[in-house]
Amino acid sequence: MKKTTEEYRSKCPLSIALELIGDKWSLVIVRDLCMGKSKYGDFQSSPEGIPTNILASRLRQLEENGIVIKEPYQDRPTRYAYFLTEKGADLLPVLQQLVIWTQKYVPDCLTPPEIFSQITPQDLLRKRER
Amino acid sequence: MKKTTEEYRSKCPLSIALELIGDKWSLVIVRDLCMGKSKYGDFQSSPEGIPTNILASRLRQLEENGIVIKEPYQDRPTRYAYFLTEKGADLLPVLQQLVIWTQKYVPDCLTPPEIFSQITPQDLLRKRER
DNA sequence: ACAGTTACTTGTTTTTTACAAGTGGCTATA
DNA sequence: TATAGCCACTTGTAAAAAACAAGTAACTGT
Repeated sequence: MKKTTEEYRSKCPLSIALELIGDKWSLVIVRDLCMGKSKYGDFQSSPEGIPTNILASRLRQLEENGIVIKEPYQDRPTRYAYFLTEKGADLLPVLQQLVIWTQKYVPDCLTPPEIFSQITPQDLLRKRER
Repeated sequence: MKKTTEEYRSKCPLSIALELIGDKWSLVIVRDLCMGKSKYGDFQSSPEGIPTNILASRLRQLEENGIVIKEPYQDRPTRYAYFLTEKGADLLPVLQQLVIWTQKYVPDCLTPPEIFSQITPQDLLRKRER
């Protein structure tokens, strides 16, 4: 993936963020990871119905960008579980603000579990360690 | 544009937010509006170089979604200036969190003017009234 | 041996984005 | 009064990305 600021459209931090995670699916996957999902099938079964090839390609990109890491959870065949890195967990405040905004302006959308608005990026990483 | 939650992929507030503003350009335009830009040419001259047809179509969408309003600033020919609504101004915290994230993880990106991190959505609307 | 599960990949169509060029309504200059 | 220029777009087309459908590999369990 992108490495130096030279390769971005501009050096504006907002614009760079959008090039990294500003598509329709990346943050949906990050949301699922925040909620403790970790396997391919978990992401696929989310209500939004992400196409399987898009899911595979986003997981690859997120890994390349250091937002997730994958770790084998079984052999024969080797299968990987995905987790947020610190960089990925630090996207939580972005998600939380997006949720606050939608709740304020889109009537009839769901309220996420209370824990979601209370948790911090550090909590996500600590949960991982146990 | 979309009106009821029926039409979204899911009722998850995060997913809905991404359907409304989760593309590569909408938040770049919102950023410019936060910085006081208001005319078509202002947006076009931003360093990211948004294609002109995309700009026109995004302004239309943002208006349909109640994030911006346009007001004529001259006659013969009638020309419109664009401004954030309350709904649009309330995206500021999202932008601010995205900026914090990028600053932390992408070396060498720019630091926005100090005012950007200190301002509130209310400030943006008050500025508009004067 | 055969059905089922999981995590993908491959091929094709549809949609979105990008790039280049053109248009309409005016103003200012020669 | 031609003509050049500016501004805010629109139109046409090519390239890229997303969506959809199907298939594959490596197992497990019956």
